[in-house]
Amino acid sequence: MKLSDIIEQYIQQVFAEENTVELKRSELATMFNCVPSQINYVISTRFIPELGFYVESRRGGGGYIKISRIDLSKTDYLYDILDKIDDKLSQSVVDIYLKDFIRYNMLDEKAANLIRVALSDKSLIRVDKQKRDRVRADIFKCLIVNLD
Amino acid sequence: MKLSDIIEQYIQQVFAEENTVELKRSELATMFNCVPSQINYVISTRFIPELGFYVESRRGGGGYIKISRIDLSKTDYLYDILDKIDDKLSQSVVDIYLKDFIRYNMLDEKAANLIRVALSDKSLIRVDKQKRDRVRADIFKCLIVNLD
DNA sequence: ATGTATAATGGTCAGAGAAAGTCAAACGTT
DNA sequence: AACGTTTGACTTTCTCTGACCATTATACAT
Repeated sequence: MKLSDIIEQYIQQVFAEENTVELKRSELATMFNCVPSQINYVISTRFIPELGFYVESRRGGGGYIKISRIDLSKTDYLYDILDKIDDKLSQSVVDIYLKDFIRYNMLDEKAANLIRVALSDKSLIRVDKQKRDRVRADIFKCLIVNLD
Repeated sequence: MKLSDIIEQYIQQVFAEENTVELKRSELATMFNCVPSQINYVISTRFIPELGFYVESRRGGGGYIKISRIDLSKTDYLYDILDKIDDKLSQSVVDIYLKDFIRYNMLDEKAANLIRVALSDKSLIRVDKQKRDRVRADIFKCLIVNLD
């Protein structure tokens, strides 16, 4: 498993117990034996505002990074996502969304997998490459509205 | 025996034990002492959707190629369908298939609905109209081999 | 108290690294 | 000659690193 995945897992695990995660960047970096900026990478690719996470931090002595999550109803959460996806969506971001949907029981593995497949580059192979992320976004938005 | 055949055999052998094969392209290439793109050749000529295989992959650090296979009990039926759908697929024909899938318990209503939405004209609004049935066919084929 | 240096954090971004994909040319077989 | 196979140069995507920057707290001098 990739380092980023391991770090993500660790943070998610804390989230499972607490409603907010406060961490020290340099400590985490030491813990996972990587450079501090790796932590930023993990956060910026996985704990994204599109999923309702927001991140605060403070530098200097006693600095920290705090990740919290807006507790939205399912409907609001989906609306929020609809709002934030503009008109392009990559395959890897779809994966991130789906993982989240599963975590919050909005989808089962099977359904998530169907969506993943439908939105894969494989499926969309005949759509012009420049248009693909746009079509993906369209399909995804349609699907979101129909989740229930 | 040709190299491609040997590599195919190797992958098939893993399939005999597992239901899905996850491999590292460069590792395999080293293992069989060939260039990495040879692996792509083997996959693209032998593990094709028409034969009931589905391939996903990821680039970058920790990348992989994952090949999965459709459920054997449904192979004949699905193979038939794959065969019949050649290049184009309309929304209404999708509906007919989906109804069948539900009748044969290959899908529940919820999943069928997801597929219906994903393949609707609304989702595919930005795909050129002349191309739409073709893209729909592509997506549907990918989905079919992932029913399980 | 007030201002200033220093230490302790975290942020950013470009580039290196680690895979996999593509495509056309060369090579072999039939 | 036609077809299938093998190869390698070039591309794309994702991850990881490090040098340099910005901010905050604290200690120290006045």
